[in-house]
Amino acid sequence: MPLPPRYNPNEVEPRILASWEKKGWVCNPRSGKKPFSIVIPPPNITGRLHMGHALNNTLQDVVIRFKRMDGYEACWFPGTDHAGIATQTVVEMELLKEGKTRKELGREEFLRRVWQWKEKYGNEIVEQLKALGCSCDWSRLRFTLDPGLSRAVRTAFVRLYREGLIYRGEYMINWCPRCETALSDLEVEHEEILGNLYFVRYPLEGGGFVTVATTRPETMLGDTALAVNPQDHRYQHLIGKTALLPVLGRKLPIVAAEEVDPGFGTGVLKVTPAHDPVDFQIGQRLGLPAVNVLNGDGTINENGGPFAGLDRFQAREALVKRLRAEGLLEKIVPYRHAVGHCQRCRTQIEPMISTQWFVRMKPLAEPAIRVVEEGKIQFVPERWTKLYFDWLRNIRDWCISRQLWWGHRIPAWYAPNGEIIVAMDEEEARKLARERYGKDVELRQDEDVLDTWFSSALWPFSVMGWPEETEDLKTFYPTDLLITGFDILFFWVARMVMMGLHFLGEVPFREVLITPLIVDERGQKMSKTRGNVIDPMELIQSHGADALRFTMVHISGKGRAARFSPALLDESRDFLNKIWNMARFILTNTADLPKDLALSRRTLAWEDRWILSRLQGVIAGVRMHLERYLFHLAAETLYHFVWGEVCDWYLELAKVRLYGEDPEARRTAQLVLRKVLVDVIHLLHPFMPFITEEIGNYLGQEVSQGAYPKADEALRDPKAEEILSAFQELVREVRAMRAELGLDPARELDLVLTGGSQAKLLVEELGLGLARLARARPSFDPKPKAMKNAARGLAGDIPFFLALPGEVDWGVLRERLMRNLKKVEEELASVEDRLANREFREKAPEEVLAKFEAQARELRARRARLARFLEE
RNA sequence: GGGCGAGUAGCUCAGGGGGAGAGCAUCCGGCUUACAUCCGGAAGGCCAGAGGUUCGAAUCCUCUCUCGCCCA
Repeated sequence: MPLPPRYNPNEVEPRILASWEKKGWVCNPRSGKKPFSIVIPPPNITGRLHMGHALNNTLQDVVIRFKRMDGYEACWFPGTDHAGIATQTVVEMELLKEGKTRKELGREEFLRRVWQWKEKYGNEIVEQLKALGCSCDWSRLRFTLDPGLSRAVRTAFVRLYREGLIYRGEYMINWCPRCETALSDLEVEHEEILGNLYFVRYPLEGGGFVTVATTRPETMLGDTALAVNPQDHRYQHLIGKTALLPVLGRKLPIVAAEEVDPGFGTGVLKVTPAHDPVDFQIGQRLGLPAVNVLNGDGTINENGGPFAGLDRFQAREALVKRLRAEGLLEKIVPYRHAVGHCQRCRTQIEPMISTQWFVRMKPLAEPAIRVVEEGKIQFVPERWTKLYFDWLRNIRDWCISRQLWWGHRIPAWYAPNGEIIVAMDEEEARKLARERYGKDVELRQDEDVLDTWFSSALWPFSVMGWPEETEDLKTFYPTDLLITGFDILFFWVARMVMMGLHFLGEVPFREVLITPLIVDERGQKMSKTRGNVIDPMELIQSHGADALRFTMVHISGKGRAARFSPALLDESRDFLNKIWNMARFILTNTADLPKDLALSRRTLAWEDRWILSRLQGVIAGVRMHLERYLFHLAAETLYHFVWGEVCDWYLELAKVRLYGEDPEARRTAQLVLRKVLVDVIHLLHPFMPFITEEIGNYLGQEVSQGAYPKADEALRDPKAEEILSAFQELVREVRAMRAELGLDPARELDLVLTGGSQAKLLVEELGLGLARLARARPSFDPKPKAMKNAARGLAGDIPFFLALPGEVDWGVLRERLMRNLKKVEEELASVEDRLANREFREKAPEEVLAKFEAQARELRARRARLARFLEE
């Protein structure tokens, strides 16, 4: 069995991956097992795997593998998202290289190109997920523009429309002049920028002027009124008067409106109903006309008079210049304020009046709030609940139409008279038109597509085949868990809840685990512009997927931000190597062990009882942490157990019998070693599936299909844990003593234990282990004469002599004893202080009191012994 | 302006009412037949600050400071 001494993931992982690929992870909704399901947050087809995906999908896979091993029909539904704007932009950029635009190509040809692109690159991220080890049911891979999912989208749209929850209308929306599309409120990100506040004089009819402050002077071309706060006595006299719009000379009534903040600027607001949400509201209420001054590409339209054709920012310059020339510019003050930017392309967005499709949110939000209030959906960590509520309680209608070509085309047709017919398809639309008009009429389908998030909102059931009543839906809906980042809590999570409740009458998932955001080692977000992006695929190349996964789990416990640096992977790699070598040792030393030989409790040594007992504790702990989604604690528990207990102590102790003379003892050690190895690789499998599967192969086991270990209470052994803990303390004390004295670590020294029955047991039953780990020849003597040339020590409550060769530095030993004594005295003082406190004695729980009393006794005994050593 | 999170060893963090922990880095000693990606040992902290609750606070509460994020 030629196992290499170093673990090489590059050799192992592709091989294991290929074996999984053959098998697939195909779920059976009729298996009769208890179902457990997760839907993947569908990655964008334009994207490559990033650190966020790595974290997120690692955690999903940990849960799925754990549940699968624990006897559930665990199904992880994978898929990708068509990502309207992002994909369209990517393909447009490609066309640009050929000197073409999408408009030149025409809609049909352009879409053909996008599909071509999707076929070529759209599955790259799926391959990357596989490389990460994700055990999704790949036979159920879906894409949001698949025929089935498109049908789900149309079904949802038609139903919502017929229920009055989708409407079309002219309202204020966010417009991205670069993408040339409307955006929802969520797709606008507010960023502080240093701009200016321009103070502009508006002449009054009949003489004089009033000064207005604005950050966007070019929008004044669309002003249709001025407004002041009705409470603002400075301007009472102006209400009802008329001002004149500079340059264009439009008459502007001066009105009163509560919305005006008297503290901002001069307290006079220019009202531009077509280009500001507040102004729109005022305009609606007071019946003011709305004058749109912008084209879709951000240039000024014909309503802008002399500025028509200029870009919005050029127009600003030109207008300011003109105002200054006319003496209407009072001053310009630098002003820091938040400006909306397109989430996709960072372009400043323009608020604009436009005819778009909207979803009425209030009626959908209410049930979504209720299910969380009732605990039918729980957020982990729980604090995210508040944010979810805040957003849903202040929700506004959702603009869902996008002026794009790539996406689900809105299933609405217009009759020649402009009437809207919403239908599943053109055929149905014709039928409805015929019914309505009594004859065939020419129908024109809406040009726009739906917001990508509209289809994402249906994801948990559209992947399962909705609106068909499928087996999958019956078995796997609602899903059990959603794992995602907080950045899409509103975009996606909340909307899935609304849609799930509306269309299926049930929550889409029972728990939502919110993961932290991965940031770089300095705590900064990873972004292309910062240049601090780390490619997880490179990490998989250099350290293996298992190492990446273990590191992801390790940092997953953070709240909002998890710092990552590639150096963290070294720790995981070292751990993998440690596991590998533990397995290598056990495999080579159990090669002659019959496969099905069972462990007999009778022959177990103390160290066997100890490690088996500890193993049960670890199993229980890991299970508990997994159930609570405290992955990092589960990982830490295993790390400490494998390295700090199995490798550092048990393997070393087992060598005594492995290399010893007694065949039965050797056999027992082998059996325990194998059991520990088998359980450990199963426990670790969800975290590091490749290496554990590989080790399992050597054992003739398929770990990924195995059962997750369950704690066996019969193997719990407090006595053995106590004995081994005394053993460890003794070994550590002897080692420390030798190290401080600078003694040759290889040299065997006589070690005489004194004291009671525990010391006797250590020598008689663990003597060979002591000899090996402490490099000593141990003996027991309850009443030893003081030894010459021997150092006295105390390990726990076991006093011992360590015989020393030749000249040693007695000063060092004395110093060591004094240091120990001082530490004991300090501890004792603090314990005694506490015990002397009457209130403590009265109020502290009994077991705490007893614990401290026992501690005080022990410390006093140690103090006495150490003091005596010093005298001798 | 409102809200959330973080502040613990030089660094990255775990812990979350009853003896301050890990990994890395540092220092000392070791190629001991699984592993030098290793083994043994050591040093290192008024747990951000101030109040409060409690017999007892790194841990709970209040305030302050610093950093980060979200919303308006």
